[in-house]
Amino acid sequence: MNRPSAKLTKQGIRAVAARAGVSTASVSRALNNPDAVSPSLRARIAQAIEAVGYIPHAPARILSSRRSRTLGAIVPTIDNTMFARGIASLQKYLSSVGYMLFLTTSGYDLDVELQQARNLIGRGVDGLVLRGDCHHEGLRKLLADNAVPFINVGIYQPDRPYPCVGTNNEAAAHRAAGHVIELGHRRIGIVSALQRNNDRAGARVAGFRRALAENGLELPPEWHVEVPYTLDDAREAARHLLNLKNRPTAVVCGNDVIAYGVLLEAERSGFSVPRDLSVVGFDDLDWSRHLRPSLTTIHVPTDETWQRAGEYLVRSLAGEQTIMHREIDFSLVVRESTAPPPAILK
Amino acid sequence: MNRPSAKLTKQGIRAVAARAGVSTASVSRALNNPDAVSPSLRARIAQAIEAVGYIPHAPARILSSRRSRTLGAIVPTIDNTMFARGIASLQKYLSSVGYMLFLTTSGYDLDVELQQARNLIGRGVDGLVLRGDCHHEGLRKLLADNAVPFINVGIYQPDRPYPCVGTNNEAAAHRAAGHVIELGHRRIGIVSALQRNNDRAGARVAGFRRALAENGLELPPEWHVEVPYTLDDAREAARHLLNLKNRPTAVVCGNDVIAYGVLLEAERSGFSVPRDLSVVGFDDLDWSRHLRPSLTTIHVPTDETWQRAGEYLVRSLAGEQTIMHREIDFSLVVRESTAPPPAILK
DNA sequence: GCGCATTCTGTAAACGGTTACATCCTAAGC
DNA sequence: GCTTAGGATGTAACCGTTTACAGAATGCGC
Repeated sequence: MNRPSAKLTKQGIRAVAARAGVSTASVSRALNNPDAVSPSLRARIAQAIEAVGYIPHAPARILSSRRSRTLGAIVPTIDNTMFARGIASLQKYLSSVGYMLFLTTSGYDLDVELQQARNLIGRGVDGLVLRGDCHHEGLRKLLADNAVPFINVGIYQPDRPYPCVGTNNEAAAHRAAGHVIELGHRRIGIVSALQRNNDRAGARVAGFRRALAENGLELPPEWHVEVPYTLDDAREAARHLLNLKNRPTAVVCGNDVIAYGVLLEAERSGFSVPRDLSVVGFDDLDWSRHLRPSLTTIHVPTDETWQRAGEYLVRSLAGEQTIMHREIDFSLVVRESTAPPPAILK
Repeated sequence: MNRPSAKLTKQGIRAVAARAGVSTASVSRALNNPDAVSPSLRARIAQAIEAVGYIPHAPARILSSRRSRTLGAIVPTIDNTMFARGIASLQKYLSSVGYMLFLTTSGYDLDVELQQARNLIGRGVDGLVLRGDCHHEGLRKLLADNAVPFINVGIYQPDRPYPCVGTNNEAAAHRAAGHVIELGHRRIGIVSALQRNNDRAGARVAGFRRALAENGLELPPEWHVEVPYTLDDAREAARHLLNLKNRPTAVVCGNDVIAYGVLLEAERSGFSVPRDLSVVGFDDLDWSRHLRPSLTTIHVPTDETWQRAGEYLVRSLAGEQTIMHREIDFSLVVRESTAPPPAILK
């Protein structure tokens, strides 16, 4: 490291300063707070920056200023349209306000999530975007100890003392189940996503169960299946339900991918949707309206949700007061995959 | 946090050193090169780290060591299954070797890509993963000036003096077209992705055209449609082709999403696939085998491709000699969506 | 022409690590 | 027993910025 003081100002802000004949402080000011330097200097500095091809060194900047204008996000997986869209939306918003995003994935593993959080904090992020409120017990302490603001996204829990933004999954699932109940169904099954480490999936199951209970309907254990996030698993679950002697006339699904699997399997098994079976999805992915039959589902404004999450943190960091719990409205989109049950089974 | 007894050692590595009664150098060594310190010291330091809740400050580390163990990646969009999977694979590999990934998106805009590259370089990334070889003319100079190694992923160009890893898109498209030609089709259309700023799409069109030319087949301009990456656009393109008085008997698509749109529209318009129309996709997404009819397509090993890209950079950075141009094999997967043309049109 | 309030700039001390080099210790070689 | 090689540890200079603080320049009223 010890270098004989041969040639100073080799690169960086000092090279720019030397070239423009000013101090490093002025260059820094011209960059971070242009109004603080005279127009003439600003021009000279801008030209020097151009000439030298200067790129500010973010780590040095972060080290010195203790702010990174970077947010971290930890999602279970990027290979899921809902998260991919959400991240894209968040990233777009952040770059529009001069922030960057550091993205990591946890694979639905709470220990990994905690480790990633530590990682991101060490990276100097100004705030953290988390998926849901199902975290490692040490995570909140970690965030508090390091004074890192955060927000839970994709859920709505107004009773918690920390921020969140998202739709009320319980209410949405309740609405989805209510839809088929209103159509006259009494025998309703559910194919949910894995509830383990996924409070979103859990809330949906809860809302579904509440709707059934409120209408005095039973849910035999064999009518509730949990599956991972693949078409194959969803099809297998559908096969299970359709082969039951005592099969449901409607199936509410934990998300659209699962619903798609159920549609495919129903068709393959010779059942006609919605004549023999009604299917409801959840998320309203792009292609859900293109399916045949098109899918009745719950529309969730993903883009808005994630952008709001970014807004919350950016505003908080700017010292503004903002809404801590923001609910994003869902809506039921009725399409072709649901209809009244066959009269004979009513 | 700590007492107002404003002395030294407020936090960071100095606090750990003080607590363990050693120098900061030893703590740093214990962290970066454990073998260099005695086991007893190592244990004392580990305990102190735990007690203080120390998290190494990455920016300071990067600043000081001039290495970040972080790679940057710039993709057009994250909201595309192929990229999402690739990024996930890359990220998984990198974390397995102690690296992190800084991900940004360019939205198919070369200027934005250049800006993102500048951004990432300023961030201190050790290397850069880029999509394809269609970049801003200033990008390579930027990378060279800053001595940042990079690799183009998703294409195969052994004649270039810089590294790449991917499938030969031209050859793959040639194979796809060859398949329907072998089936007896003579009237073949193509629905490609937008070629602008997308050399992958361009190479596929080129391979398709070569196959036609080699077989003495014509490609009327109206049989070649370019569409953005949405189902709606693909359906519209299909509508266009199917409504032609002089319509093709087979359609080769730039990717599976487009093929899916074509299938949907064909069905909606009363054409039966593959009886009236053969359809070939490209990418072999998860659900392509589930479609009805299941989709004949080109299988591309995305996961392997992106992992190899990471391997190349990590190895290069470690000083190892590695293969500069790596070809990833594609394969034609024949399913239900292709068949010989109707006899009458042969 | 002078004092004073305002800008505008420059100086230099952090920020939290790494690492070249110096120093200290221990144990083996003679 | 004395040297010395070599490993373990400490010291302190640096990495490239930001930002108090101080100093210089400018404009203004009198």
